[in-house]
Amino acid sequence: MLVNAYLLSPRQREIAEAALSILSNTGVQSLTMKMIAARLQITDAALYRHFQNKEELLEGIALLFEESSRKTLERIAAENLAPLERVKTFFLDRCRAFSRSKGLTMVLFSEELFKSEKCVSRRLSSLMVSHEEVLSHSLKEAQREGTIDPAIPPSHLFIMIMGSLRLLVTQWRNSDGAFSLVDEGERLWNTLEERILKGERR
Amino acid sequence: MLVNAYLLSPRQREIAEAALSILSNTGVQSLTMKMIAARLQITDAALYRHFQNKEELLEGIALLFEESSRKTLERIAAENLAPLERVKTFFLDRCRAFSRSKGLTMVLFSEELFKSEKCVSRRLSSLMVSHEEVLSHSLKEAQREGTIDPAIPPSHLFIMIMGSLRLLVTQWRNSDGAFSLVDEGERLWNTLEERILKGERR
DNA sequence: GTCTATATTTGGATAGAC
DNA sequence: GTCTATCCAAATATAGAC
Repeated sequence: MLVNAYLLSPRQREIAEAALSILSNTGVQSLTMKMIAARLQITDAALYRHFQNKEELLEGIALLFEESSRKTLERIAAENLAPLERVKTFFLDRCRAFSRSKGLTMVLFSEELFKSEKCVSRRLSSLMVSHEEVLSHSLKEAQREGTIDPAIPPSHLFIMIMGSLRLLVTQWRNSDGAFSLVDEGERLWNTLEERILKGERR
Repeated sequence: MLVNAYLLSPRQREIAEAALSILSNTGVQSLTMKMIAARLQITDAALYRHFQNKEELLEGIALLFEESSRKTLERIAAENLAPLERVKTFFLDRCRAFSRSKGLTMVLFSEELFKSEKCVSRRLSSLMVSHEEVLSHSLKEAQREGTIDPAIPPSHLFIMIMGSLRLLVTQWRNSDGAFSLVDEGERLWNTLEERILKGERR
């Protein structure tokens, strides 16, 4: 069992990234050991020198995802922003990360898909829970400050914000990248923040 | 190629429902012809009397989903409600339908999963588009009426409402039904409507 | 670390009897 | 409409040479 992304050897990382690129280009159904190997122009047997089995390789993908969101969270923690700014930064950073790697968005919606691989799904859902904890903390702070109406249940705030982000990403993916996720993400955030969270009217 | 749910023979419907129950209980990875047959206590070979191949059977599942949402939309059209009430009815009705059949929620998030089966995915995404059209129509009407702030882009309204619904459903599914989807759905709608859509403050 | 070769399993699908 | 038997293809995984 792998522990965290830093424990991926350089070659393991290359393999996980190859797998991620397959995930984004041709979808889960073609995420086979043979396809992953082919992308790196080696044989499937060679992969077993780097990962004990397929499940561990998938765990490698999950680690890349984890790493990407952890970097965002660390950046936020380092910047000493106002509570609502922290949420905004997370929101927009996730748009940028997904925009860079469509494969990452696939992971986001693959909790179910990786259901058979217990290690992977446990890792992903605990990551989602930790996102919720971090964001909820900032949201509650913003409510105490009065930046957000304190009467809105924090769990609803989280659902509205992250639910919107996820559906936007879904639309972006389904449209085959027909619009800029980053630009639309900014517009959506502005709607959420200016019109909704602060409850302002024109 | 099947056309609509009414064209499912009684036996076809039984099979599609068996498949749906597998989808909700053990996930996509076990959605095999042999498993579906086993659930009905027949052999996999027998399934081919009812569906030409697996893809057509999956289409049968998509038809059940389509039927369920079409019923909701018809009910709404028949009831002659105010625009925002139509959206609310759709929102809550979907909660009820998903609550009744966890398998249906699996389909909702399986666009990607059924990607390989072109017939199924085309059917599902066109259904999503038609939902968006119907809801957007009502939302715009509500904005003209002034029930919803007309300055909010309709596409953002759709994303916020349906994104919230989808994430709530995801949380419900991930929690293994730890809360009542219908009750939480009502609370979430109230937040969306009273505090957000109408932009009211205490 | 990668290869070739191969074992093993599993899933989709067909043929033909009943 | 279901069964048994069987086929075929594909995927995971291992053994052992280089």
